[in-house]
Amino acid sequence: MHMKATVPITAADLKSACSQCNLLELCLPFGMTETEVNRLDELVGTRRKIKRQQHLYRAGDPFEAIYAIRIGWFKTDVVLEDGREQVTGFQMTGEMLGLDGISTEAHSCNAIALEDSEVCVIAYDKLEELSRQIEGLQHQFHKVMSREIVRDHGVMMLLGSMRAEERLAAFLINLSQRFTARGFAASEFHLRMTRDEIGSYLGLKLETVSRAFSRFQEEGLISVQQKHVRLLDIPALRKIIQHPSVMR
Amino acid sequence: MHMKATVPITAADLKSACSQCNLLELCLPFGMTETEVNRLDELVGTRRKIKRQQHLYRAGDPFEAIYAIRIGWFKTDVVLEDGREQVTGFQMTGEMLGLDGISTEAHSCNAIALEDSEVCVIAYDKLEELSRQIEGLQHQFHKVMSREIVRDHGVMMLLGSMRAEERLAAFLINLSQRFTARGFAASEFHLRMTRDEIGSYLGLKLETVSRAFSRFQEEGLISVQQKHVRLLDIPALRKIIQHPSVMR
DNA sequence: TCTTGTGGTTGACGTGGATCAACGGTCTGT
DNA sequence: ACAGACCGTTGATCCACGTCAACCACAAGA
Repeated sequence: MHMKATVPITAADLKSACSQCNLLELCLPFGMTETEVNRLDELVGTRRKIKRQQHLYRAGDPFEAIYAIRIGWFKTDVVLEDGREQVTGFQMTGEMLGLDGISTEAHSCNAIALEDSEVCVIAYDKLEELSRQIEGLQHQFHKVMSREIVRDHGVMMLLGSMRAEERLAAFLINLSQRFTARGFAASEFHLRMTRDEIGSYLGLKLETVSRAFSRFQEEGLISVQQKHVRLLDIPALRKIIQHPSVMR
Repeated sequence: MHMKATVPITAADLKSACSQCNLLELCLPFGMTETEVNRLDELVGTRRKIKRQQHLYRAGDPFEAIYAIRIGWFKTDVVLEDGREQVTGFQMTGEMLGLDGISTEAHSCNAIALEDSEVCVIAYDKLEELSRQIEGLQHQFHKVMSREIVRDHGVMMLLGSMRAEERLAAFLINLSQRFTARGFAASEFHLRMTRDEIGSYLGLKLETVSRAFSRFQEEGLISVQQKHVRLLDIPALRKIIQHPSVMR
């Protein structure tokens, strides 16, 4: 009954999508009653599988739906006319994609799968309709958008005011927290993105990212082997963030 | 009948706040019918005057309302424990403040008036209630939040991938567009913020901002005199943004 | 098994913007 | 109208990170 990438799954597969999903606490249904969650199921009409390196949507695509990641990892990026790319975020299970599209009715960035992934497709007009009826859904949706704004401000702080090693430390701590929230190991994980993509996100070149990784390893803060990372001294990493090693 | 800073105006002053306001097209009521806008007036319970350098809210303050700027300018910033400040935005007439507070029910940044200003206070619970009843309000509110997310991504691009002069050019072009949208002169305006604040926003030191201004002036792209700026060659400024002067 | 390509590491060197410092101009409040 | 603090400009120097380049590790496919 399962099928190829990006092809919708049949209705049968979807019965009670949200109500059966173990992501409840991270995703849209958070804070809603059981009966409300059951109504939410009408919302999630289809799922989509996206293969590694494929686009979920592209900048300029008409906006119709937002997406909740069920399985996998994505990056979002914006590209300047001259080809410069800026990764604006890495999204994992339970996180939302596509909110950028609401403002102009077209997506303003690209969303690309970092590994084979699966998303819930949430038709936007239906979401608005349903959130006029379900207070909890409305509120949770607003929270999700607001959280994205707060996250973005954190990235600005990172890009505008932090040094290379502080940025990388902040990045690793952030990943660790998000894994923890999902019940995964806090201090050992596989990166799904390349050094180049990390660099783009952090406003650094890949060589600088690589050197920062090596430095952290020399100092015993982490161990790295390609994409496999183990955080050995999380308190020390936290200290790096709030503690300008040099100057102000 | 007028009073001191931050003291609410009496109900009498407010009659038909939104419906009388000439900011309609930029603010929340955009796209709503006349009768709907009249209902919006219940929403804007009070206005608040904020004197230059005063806080509209601080990081950590409980979140109760969002604010629409009627008159004036604000900056928002986040501050690290060690004192480093990152300006996350400059907001002008018709723009919304406080959206960051929804996610955690507390504000996550500071909002500070750059000049004597006045805002409409929009109680957030009422806004949610009313936007469950008025489709156009709901949609416009979502657009405003989404627009903020898109803007933030633009700032990330700026901070992560652009050089000092590109950043400043982008900043000036952006201001120019926002003035234009409000019916002000596109190419001549007063900056409400200091070089230091511009630098914080752009991830640069004030000296670098000052030098970039001087360079633009030498090249005949602008004329600057303290806070007074005139854009003499907007196409050239645009070119700087998309045109890495050196390398990729 | 070998081959090819992509991704990661490390070193040597260059540079854009930060830092430090001095000074001049201009608002702000009294 | 004045004093003082704040703000902006400019020059000299420094350094964190970018650039260029060589090489290595690993994964995927033949």
